Amino acid sequence: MAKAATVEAGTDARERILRAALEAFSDSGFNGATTREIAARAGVPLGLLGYHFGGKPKLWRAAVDRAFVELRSGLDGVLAEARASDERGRLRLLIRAHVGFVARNPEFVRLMQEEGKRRGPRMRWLVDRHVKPLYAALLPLIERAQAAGILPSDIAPVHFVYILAGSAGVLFHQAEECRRVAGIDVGDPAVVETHARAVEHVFLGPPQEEDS
Amino acid sequence: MAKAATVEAGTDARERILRAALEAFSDSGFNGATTREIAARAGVPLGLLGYHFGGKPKLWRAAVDRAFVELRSGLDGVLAEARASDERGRLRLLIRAHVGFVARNPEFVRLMQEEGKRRGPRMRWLVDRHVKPLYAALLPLIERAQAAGILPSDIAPVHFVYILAGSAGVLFHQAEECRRVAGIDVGDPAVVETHARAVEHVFLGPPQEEDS
DNA sequence: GTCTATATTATGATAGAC
DNA sequence: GTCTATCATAATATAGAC
Repeated sequence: MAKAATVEAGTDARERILRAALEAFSDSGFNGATTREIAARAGVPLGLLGYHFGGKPKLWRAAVDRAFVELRSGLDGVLAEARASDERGRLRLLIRAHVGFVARNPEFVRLMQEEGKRRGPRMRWLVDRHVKPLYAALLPLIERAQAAGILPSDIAPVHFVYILAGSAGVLFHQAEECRRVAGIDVGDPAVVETHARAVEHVFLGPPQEEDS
Repeated sequence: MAKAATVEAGTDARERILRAALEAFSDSGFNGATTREIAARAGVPLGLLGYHFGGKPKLWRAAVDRAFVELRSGLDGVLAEARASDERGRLRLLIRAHVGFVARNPEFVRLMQEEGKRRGPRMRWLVDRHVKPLYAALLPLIERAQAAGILPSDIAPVHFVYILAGSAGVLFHQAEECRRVAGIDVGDPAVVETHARAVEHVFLGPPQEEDS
């Protein structure tokens, strides 16, 4: 038997480093996270980071690439499923899928918000490689919802993309603040479900008879 | 004449340091921002930071206190003005005021999101000193909108607080990403106005006859 | 109150043993 | 591929001149 039949074994050092790096970078940003902390979280010596990734910026890019794999596969599933629905159902599916994703992956939201706020090489790399394709996949959904009269047509779609991202993401991004200020645990599946309903309500209004 | 009739002269070193600190901390987070960079932006030598504020954490708290002064005075104005409206008008006023504030003060949003995502002494200080009172002032507005049937009553108000914060804030938080991905400048007053209308639409539905 | 100079620690990177 | 030891740099904080 060859040494590895699967690329994503998940227990070797390289994988552990990538996971630890995603956590650290999303917690503290690129500058705030230290390579020592990442190595400690991954349970490997500091030197291994240089061996496997060749430097902090390359490690950051590898961690981001890894984070986008799940997002894109999930989104492609939603877009495929959405073909069977009407415009209203499509938007519902997108909202529920997005709230679910950010609830399961708050580190992803934190990393995106961390890098999207500042000009620089990491932001350019992230936008050109990952955000633009994502945005291009989302636009038709918004535009068709506008054409169907669900969203106003005189407002550029980009506003609704950011409103959706913010509505769904900030609660989970600010999980710790929310726990302290309002006493709720956003990791609780019931809270996730309620948040999905709340976001649905603001985008689609009160549930209608036809809604499942 | 005494040396200063006003506490907030705005041109002395202390004030410049506070402004530079707010920018640096919101750009890069507490760890990412360096005292050297803050001193350089303020045009003062590094040693002055220690003299005036006695350390990085105290400088951070002073900068945050300063940032909240404008927010609270603005909010108090909105709450006073809102007494003259019906529930729908109150929510409209709150939405427009909030979108306007975050558009003018993206550093404020960045700082809040930076510190709200992580447990720690700064988060605790920020929540107990500033966020809890703000949240307490906002809650009655949400609850009255629920009682009036504008928002659903079976969803905890905290969800709508975070949906409002996210809807309004993320576009301006992610200003640079948005410019690169969609080519729009969120500093443009027309874009701010459009975003306010978009957030209004998702919260209140299509404009009604009585809306100004 | 302002500024220079420096002590101390933390960080990213890497050489070299195993 | 893994780990230890170390170097060079950059950070916070502070002592002390003006």
